[in-house]
Amino acid sequence: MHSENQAGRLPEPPSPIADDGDETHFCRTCAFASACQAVGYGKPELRELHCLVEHVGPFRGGEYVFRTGNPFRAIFAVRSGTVKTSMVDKEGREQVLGFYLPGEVIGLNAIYPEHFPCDAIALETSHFCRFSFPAMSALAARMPAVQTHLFRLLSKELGSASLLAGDHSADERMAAFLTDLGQRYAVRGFSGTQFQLSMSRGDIANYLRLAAETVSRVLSRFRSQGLIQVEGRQLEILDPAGLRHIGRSLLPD
Amino acid sequence: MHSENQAGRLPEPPSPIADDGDETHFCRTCAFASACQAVGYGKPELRELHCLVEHVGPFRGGEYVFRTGNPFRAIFAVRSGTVKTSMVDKEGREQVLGFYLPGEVIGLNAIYPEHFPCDAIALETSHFCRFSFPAMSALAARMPAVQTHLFRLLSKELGSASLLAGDHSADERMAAFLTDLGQRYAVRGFSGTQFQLSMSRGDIANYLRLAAETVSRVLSRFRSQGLIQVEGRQLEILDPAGLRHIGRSLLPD
DNA sequence: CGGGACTCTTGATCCGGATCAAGGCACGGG
DNA sequence: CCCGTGCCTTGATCCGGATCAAGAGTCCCG
Repeated sequence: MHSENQAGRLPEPPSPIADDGDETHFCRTCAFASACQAVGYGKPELRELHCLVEHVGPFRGGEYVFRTGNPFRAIFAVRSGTVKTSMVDKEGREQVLGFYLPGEVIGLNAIYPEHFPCDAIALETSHFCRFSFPAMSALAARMPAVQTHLFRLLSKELGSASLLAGDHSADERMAAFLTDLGQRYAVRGFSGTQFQLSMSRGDIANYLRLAAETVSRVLSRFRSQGLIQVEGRQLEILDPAGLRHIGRSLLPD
Repeated sequence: MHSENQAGRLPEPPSPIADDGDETHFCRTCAFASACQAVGYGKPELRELHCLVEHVGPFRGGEYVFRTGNPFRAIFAVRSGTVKTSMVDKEGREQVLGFYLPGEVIGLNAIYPEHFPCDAIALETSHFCRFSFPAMSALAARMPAVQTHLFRLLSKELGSASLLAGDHSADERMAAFLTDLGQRYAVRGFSGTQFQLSMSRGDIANYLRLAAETVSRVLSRFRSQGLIQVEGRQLEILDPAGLRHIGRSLLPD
């Protein structure tokens, strides 16, 4: 993998979105772009980080990236597509834990038990950067910047559970969810106001601890209030400030 | 700190509970006992880990261990007492994030933003081991066992958010909460069936996303069903299996 | 001693969202 | 083409737990 680069110069700092057609460039979408910046572009150490990445995919919608109980060997950065993680409890009910967009990392919660505690399911055709974890943590032991980056990724993930916290109304949850999605798209260079909801209403409902009917109703209400435009899974946020205000108690800042 | 040990031999593997009167022994309650085991008792590297610990306290009930916005410099392992962490949202409402018992670690979620995102408040007189985080991560860069341990602590914390997940009934939440507390006490060598609820009904309610009245009612019902014995904050679990069964959908295994 | 603040418990009422039910639409296969 | 199967939307009803309210016990402080 990336054999061209192992002998030559590393590419320039990548732009936000990787060109799928050119596997030889450093993956710009992957969450380790910031680790690379920390190490410093052009530094020889970057090559080591670069070389332990393996591009995997495509996974079609519905396919498992990993499953509950699989031995933990690697973490995955989403390059394209969307993933949901979910657990199935003893009663057989699914519990959606999160959605992961391009640039985000899945698998971090498997470090400790060394087996994946949840399923990761592609919601649409998706590609990933696979990072062997043993290799990664060996590298982290030699490169403080990589160690720091891993600590930060883990710590950040700890803070992101807040969307489902508290006894909040369906409106607050939904508004916060849409605002959060928009921000996460925006931070990677996508539009933060116009995007595709790649998950079903049922998945959203499950994630937000609501009934699918309630999700549908709230979206309809938001539309009739001029906050959003929805057509199936295509979403446009017409009034970001209004939406943010409704969900303010669940959002940072 | 620990100057006696810096010159002499390290103490034997400590017993589960630190003797508060003897600050010179390695703190057995603190969560890094397992890191010490990983390094290997008696190894000279252990001294380095040992020496970056600072014992702090006592904090009386109601005192802040750290506050939202404080610069992140250290993590804390609870040696004795109990701590709650909570955020205050824009509306001024408190949100309890978790309770931490002896042996558990607080502050990990501050690694990324480098400022504490929440308050940590002692619920009763408490003592802590304070680990300077810069020193700790420098050590981790040289000692893979310490790095691994930190990764595991973080990853474990990621998995522990499950008690508040899902649309579960008040009974399920409460049963799971009590069972979880019992397990966490048991794992540190305390009784897992007889212990003190060091937090108020209001704190439990806030944490479980219930009203305080509901918590009170559920506890009364559990008592009348012979599942538990409660007298104020003193709790005894009379039927661990029954309780576990009620909360099964929220509990691991 | 008494009074105020706080916590806990129990009762009565009310409401948000779950649940049940029905219908529309898009898609794929025979 | 029709039919089956998901997914989504909207309406009607119901219930668990929030909220309001009252009272008891405890502790601290004057």
